[in-house]
Amino acid sequence: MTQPPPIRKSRRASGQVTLADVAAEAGVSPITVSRALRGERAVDPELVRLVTEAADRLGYVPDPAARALASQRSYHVAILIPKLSNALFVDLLDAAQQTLRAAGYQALIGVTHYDTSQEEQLLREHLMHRPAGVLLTGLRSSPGTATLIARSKTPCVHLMDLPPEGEANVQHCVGFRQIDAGAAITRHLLARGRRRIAFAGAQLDERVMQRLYGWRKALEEADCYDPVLEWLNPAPSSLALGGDMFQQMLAAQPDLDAIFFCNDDLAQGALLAALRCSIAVPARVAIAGFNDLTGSDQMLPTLTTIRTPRAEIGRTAAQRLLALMRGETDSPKLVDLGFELVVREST
Amino acid sequence: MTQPPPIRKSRRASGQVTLADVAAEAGVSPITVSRALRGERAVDPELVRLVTEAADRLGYVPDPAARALASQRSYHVAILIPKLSNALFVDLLDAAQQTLRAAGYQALIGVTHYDTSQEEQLLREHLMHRPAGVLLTGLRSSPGTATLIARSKTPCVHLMDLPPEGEANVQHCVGFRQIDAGAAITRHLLARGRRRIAFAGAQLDERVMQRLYGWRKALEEADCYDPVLEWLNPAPSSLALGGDMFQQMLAAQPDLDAIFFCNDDLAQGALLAALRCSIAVPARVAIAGFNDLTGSDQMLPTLTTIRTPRAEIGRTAAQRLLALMRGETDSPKLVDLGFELVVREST
DNA sequence: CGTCCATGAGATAACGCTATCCTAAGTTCA
DNA sequence: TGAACTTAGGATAGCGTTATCTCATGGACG
Repeated sequence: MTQPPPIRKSRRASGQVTLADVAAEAGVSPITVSRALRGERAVDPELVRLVTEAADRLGYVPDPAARALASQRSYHVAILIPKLSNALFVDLLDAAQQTLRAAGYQALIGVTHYDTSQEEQLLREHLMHRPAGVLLTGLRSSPGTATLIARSKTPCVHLMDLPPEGEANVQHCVGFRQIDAGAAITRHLLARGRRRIAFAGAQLDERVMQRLYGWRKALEEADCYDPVLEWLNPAPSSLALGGDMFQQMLAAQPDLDAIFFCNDDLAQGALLAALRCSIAVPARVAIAGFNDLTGSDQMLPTLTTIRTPRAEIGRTAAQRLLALMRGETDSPKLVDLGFELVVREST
Repeated sequence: MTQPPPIRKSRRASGQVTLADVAAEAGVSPITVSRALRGERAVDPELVRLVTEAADRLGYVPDPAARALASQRSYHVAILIPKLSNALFVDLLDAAQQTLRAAGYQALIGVTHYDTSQEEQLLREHLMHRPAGVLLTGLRSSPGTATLIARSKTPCVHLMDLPPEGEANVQHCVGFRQIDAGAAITRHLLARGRRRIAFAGAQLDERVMQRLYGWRKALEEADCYDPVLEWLNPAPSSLALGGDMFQQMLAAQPDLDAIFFCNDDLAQGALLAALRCSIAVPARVAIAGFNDLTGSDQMLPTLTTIRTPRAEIGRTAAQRLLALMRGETDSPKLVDLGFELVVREST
């Protein structure tokens, strides 16, 4: 009447080769295959050989979904960055992604558009996938974000900035002190004899604000601080905006002799505007940028800037996170990768 | 002797709220919850209300791993692009990612570095996660890639280019004809009275080659084609390379009166080099780019280029893929989103 | 020489969800 | 009016792994 059962439980209809298939091929139990392949617990080396050979022969690949379900852990890492249109974050993402991939982890990217509520929403979505870890851009996310991370107990590393020196800190951070970098380039302008040094900031995220504080600090120390030299514009950073700000600033404060733009794209826009209006740089006004983005070494004049180790930050943060996910908690929480002042023709 | 069983199967040790919890809360069976929440099959609207309310109250979120395992399908989409350092692909990725996310899908990115063997390897890795769909940049991937896709039966949409007009085609593509765009900008230069129009290409991926063919075609039609005007450099495209190529080309072919650079970054580099060397653009030589990248409208002179609808391509391709994943196969396989010639000062 | 413990393998039961089959009640139509 | 079909819900059985417990085996040691 009824069909006799098949002799051997063979490949599923899905065409997928399962652990059970490998087990049958190697003549051991499925759980032994699982252990042999993961190198977990002690398995007879001879059996390990048998199993790996059988797995190779059958072309076995573990099913990540089944693995995640059974073990209650995943091989995903969420990376949250503010924007993809800023090369800075793309470099960060690229480096982190590569490092994670090499370790067998898949990066899931989330774009927050500089919006803390979107960041929170994204984080919530990502956390429900139970990622093995999270990389967050910046330190000063919303309290909600911090709570989510803490409650989920997911390992997390923050990118790009470090908390103030003295601060009792619980977060893992890889970056450099934005405030020091802002001060450093301002001091360079002071050393060049400039005294009316303006600050031009756009986007106004936490990193830009830190650079602003650095600029303030350096000018106050030199007794050159003047609040009218502070230009802040919440619009997204761009070449066009840089050009506009440059012209407005010169018109409003004709005596300024240097401008520190919070990002290279603004500074590049300013250099192009200067060319267009035949304003001599650095003779009439010195211009400095930040991040050493593509093209800053090609401008006319070439742009003085701060080179930020973004690829290195992405890589290091990923390595840090991998260590945390392995349960290593001994390493220092803060990694300062520094920055480099790159002096070129524009100052 | 033995402990009595707990009255009600409550939250797991994991702290996770499961379907069973929602079912108990709503007073229905788990499968009904599953169906009500997915809007699958017919469920009494009253019950749906009960269930969604219970789910909200408990803060239920479905477990993607369990879902993937049980249904043998995932909510992942793999997006393979050549490089993150090219703004073109980032725009593509950004748009596609957003569209997919809005539909409840997670984008997994893969970076091929313009290497077909890496592409194949990446695709293999991604396919074993059983993605719901795949977005591939370009049409002419390796035979291995095509086979992998075909065998896995995963829906796939190709981005950026379209196959030649007559070609019997089986792939889904969203883009525009690179060859026509290359011809269009060349014809614009011809219309401006230029006759010695050079082509400068870097990276030399399939899209650049198509633009080259378009350039050739337009020049042959005008009887102006000369192979010595063809400059190809396999190095990655960059501002610096554009400047170098510009100077070499002018030195080697002093009579050339226009250059079509295959990408805006090369053209921008050329414009900056021209400024540096005081070569008048467009008086001495006209310069055209491709893609209308950031900054092309800010250069001095502003750059004539082809505006490519990359965000729209990313969005449309994602929508197309979503339709394919829903099983809709009626829509046309090719979507031509066109391009726009943007004439500015450099020509 | 039995007890204790370490070692390595397997059996069993989840993990949280959905596919599939089944049933009961209502609906249609000859 | 009853056979055939539809509709809405539930029971059951996995999906492919891994966690956990169990069970031999054998060596160390009092």
